[in-house]
Amino acid sequence: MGFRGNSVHSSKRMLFLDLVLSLFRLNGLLIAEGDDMTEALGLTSARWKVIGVIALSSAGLTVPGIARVLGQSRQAVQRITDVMVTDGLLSYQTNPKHKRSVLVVLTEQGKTAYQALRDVQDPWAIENTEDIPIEDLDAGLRLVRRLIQKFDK
Amino acid sequence: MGFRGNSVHSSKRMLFLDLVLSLFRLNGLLIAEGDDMTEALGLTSARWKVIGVIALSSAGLTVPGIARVLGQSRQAVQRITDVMVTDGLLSYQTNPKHKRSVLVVLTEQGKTAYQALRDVQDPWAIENTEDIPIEDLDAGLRLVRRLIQKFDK
DNA sequence: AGTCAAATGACAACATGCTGACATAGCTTG
DNA sequence: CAAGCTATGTCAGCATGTTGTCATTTGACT
Repeated sequence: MGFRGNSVHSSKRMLFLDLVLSLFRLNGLLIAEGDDMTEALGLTSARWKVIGVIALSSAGLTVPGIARVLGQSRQAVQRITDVMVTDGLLSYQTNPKHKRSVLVVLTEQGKTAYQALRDVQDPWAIENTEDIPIEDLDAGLRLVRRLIQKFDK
Repeated sequence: MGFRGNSVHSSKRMLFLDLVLSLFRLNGLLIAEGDDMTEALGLTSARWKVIGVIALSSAGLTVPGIARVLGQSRQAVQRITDVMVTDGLLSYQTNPKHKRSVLVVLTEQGKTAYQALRDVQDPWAIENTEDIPIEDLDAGLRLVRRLIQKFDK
């Protein structure tokens, strides 16, 4: 057996490398989960990430702003939002603070999609954490945040 | 602020969703780290994942076998290994157990690349964990494994 | 032995991410 | 105010991943 299932770590170094590889694997599984879950809504993982960011922002967000929150390139986000505008989920709104950089907002259809997303995401989150103590989740989140800070200069 | 930095979770559900989004972000940062680290070696994240899996396997591995370890599609792995064979890092070897599905092995150049990978990866792992208790890493890995099992049915 | 489902290779289409390059808008600083 | 640095939009090329399809090989079961 290769990387998976190796529970013997001769050092902190090996433990960390095992954690990194496991994180790659979990990342792929989570995206697959998200895609399956939102398939019926006409969404994909890339799209509900964007919808989620916009829905949670009180003020308006520009494309580079969304990219900064997600930690992605502005070009990648721009491509997604352009398609989502075409599909009627988002619309661009004049930005009083910048002549060229418009604000991205949810259309009515986009708000409906967000609600539908919540309707499947919430039960999914509850179901998959019911046997995990909240302290474990909290500790995991703190570790992940610590690593993010380390690599996000 | 948006998803990041939100430390107030009204429920386990919110905590979990925050964790998932943070994992997406960390995943991107780790790939960027790996790419930067191995740039001088002519490797990319996709390539050192493959090299790592092969190097750690005692017996020979087929392309679908590598894909299963990494949790990716066999087609994605096939494309990477084809290029790596062209580049001289890997070679295909007749598989006594299967007429069509060949074994993927490291060439001498591939072994050299793996050693070079270790030479940069090990100090990186040590450096980035020196201020994190081994218990925290272990608990994090156990949580990640638990989630992987949940989604990898 | 014969049949049939699963695994594999090969190819194609597509989604998502990155970087680079260039022009323009906005801001800071002299 | 002018110059210059930074942020943004836009376009292009590329790497990496997914799914779908089809033919062939394996292996299991009757």
